[in-house]
Amino acid sequence: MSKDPELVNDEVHLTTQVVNHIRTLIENGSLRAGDKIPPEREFAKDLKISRASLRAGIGYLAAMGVLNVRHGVGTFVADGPPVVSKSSLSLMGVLHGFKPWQLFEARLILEGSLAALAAERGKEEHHSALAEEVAEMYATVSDPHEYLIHDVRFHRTIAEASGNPILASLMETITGTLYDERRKTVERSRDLKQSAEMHREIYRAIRAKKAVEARDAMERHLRMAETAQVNERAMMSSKRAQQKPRRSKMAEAAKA
Amino acid sequence: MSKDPELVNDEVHLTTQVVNHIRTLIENGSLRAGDKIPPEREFAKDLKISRASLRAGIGYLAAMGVLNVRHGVGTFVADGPPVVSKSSLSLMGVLHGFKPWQLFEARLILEGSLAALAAERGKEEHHSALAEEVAEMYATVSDPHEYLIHDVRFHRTIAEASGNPILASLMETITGTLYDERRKTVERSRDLKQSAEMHREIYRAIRAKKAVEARDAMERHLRMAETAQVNERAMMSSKRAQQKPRRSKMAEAAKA
DNA sequence: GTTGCTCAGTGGTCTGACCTCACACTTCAC
DNA sequence: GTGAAGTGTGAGGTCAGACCACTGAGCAAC
Repeated sequence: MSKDPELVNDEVHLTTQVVNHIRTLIENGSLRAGDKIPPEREFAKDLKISRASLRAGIGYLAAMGVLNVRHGVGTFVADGPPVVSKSSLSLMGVLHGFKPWQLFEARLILEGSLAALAAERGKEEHHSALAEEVAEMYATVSDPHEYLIHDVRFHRTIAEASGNPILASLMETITGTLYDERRKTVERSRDLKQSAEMHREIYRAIRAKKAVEARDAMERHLRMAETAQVNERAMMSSKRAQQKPRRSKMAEAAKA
Repeated sequence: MSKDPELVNDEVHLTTQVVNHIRTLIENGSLRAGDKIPPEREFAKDLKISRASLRAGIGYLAAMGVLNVRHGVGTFVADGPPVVSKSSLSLMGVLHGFKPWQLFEARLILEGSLAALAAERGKEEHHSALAEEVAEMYATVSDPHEYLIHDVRFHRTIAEASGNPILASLMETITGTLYDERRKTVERSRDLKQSAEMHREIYRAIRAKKAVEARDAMERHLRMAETAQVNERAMMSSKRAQQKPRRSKMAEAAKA
């Protein structure tokens, strides 16, 4: 009990101060989603700090997904669906040895609950949006790439309909990790017809406000999706040879 | 077809290169949890980039919670329980207007599932660890601060027993957001006896490998905890006057 | 043995220059 | 007129080197 310097975590780093400053600007409404923040040079001058320190703070917020930096254009407050740092999970994954099945299990639990909540709270607008996406899925069963887009939108709409943006954002984090890989293997997808069928079941359960059924349907769908993706991955890895060489400024970095 | 650089999202930013480089070092085992990375000056020289750029990459990874930077000491690969960027959620919160009840709902769903999984998969070691914490809780019902420590450890042990570190990390993210506030209001806690009682029920259900009961007990517990915390918060806000003045380098920043 | 100082190592900040990119505007050929 | 090529401007990205601030350990005085 001799030391307890954690209680008063005063803003020691300038980085932290920048973060909190911008956070405050967002809290009091000075900055809203989509807004552009001042140019770095100017902003740094206003804040009476160096551009380097400001950039550290911006970098932090960008890593968190709160800011969106576009080279040559400007830095913007993130809009769109809330995502808790997209690549965060994959980084954590390599560090703690996450297994793919754990990813799927997490998704199963989250989306299952999301579907149940959506069934309880979904409004008309959500129902029609879901119906729209289901229709699009049926219409694109022969175009895997296009299908995937509507697939993602369907799930995202359910997340929105759940009325809990926090859970939605967690789901976005999980699925985002799976998405990159999926985009590469989607070419080999089959049974999209069956997939569309299952989405329709989910939709019907949600529209009927039957939470339990919605959860069950979602879980059935995801279990099948898992199997499918594992198969796709297996097919992929059986023929991979060329690795496009990339000339990176630090290509020959030592192996420590 | 003059340009097609989109397919291979080459590492355009040096920051990204640094991140991927370190990521690779972790993947191939050159760096493990707890390890210290080379000093910035040296590392930057090895990578043939400026220290500023290296720092940008390190900053990103630190924001992600993958690296742990300690002024005057060094930069280390994070160990301890996996956490997806602690402050991320609170940042997202102010941006998208997260409500407290949504936080509790997310926690309810996550921890409920976690408890169910723990009941299915928990090993002897977890059972004994849980028993230990429950005993400590009973022993510290009159010391809120100490009690809170064991409370947190109890939930963390369940998360570990669930066998799914991804879900555990999501839970850690959620509870971490609630924790800061809790630490301030915990003084006013009461009914710790009852709380300990509920933890014991959860423990018994997990030990008996009864998933459904474990989930129910956990949900009951969290619902009560929510009510309690809301009350504590109400008592808190009724008397707050002094706001420790903080001399910040950018204290007088304009309100834009 | 304890206390206090110094010092080396390491991250934190600053400065100001230059590079690269995206976009809008201008110019010119057709 | 209209489209394409060139150019200017403003924004973020990188660099170099200096100096500041913190930590921990070793040394010295007590």
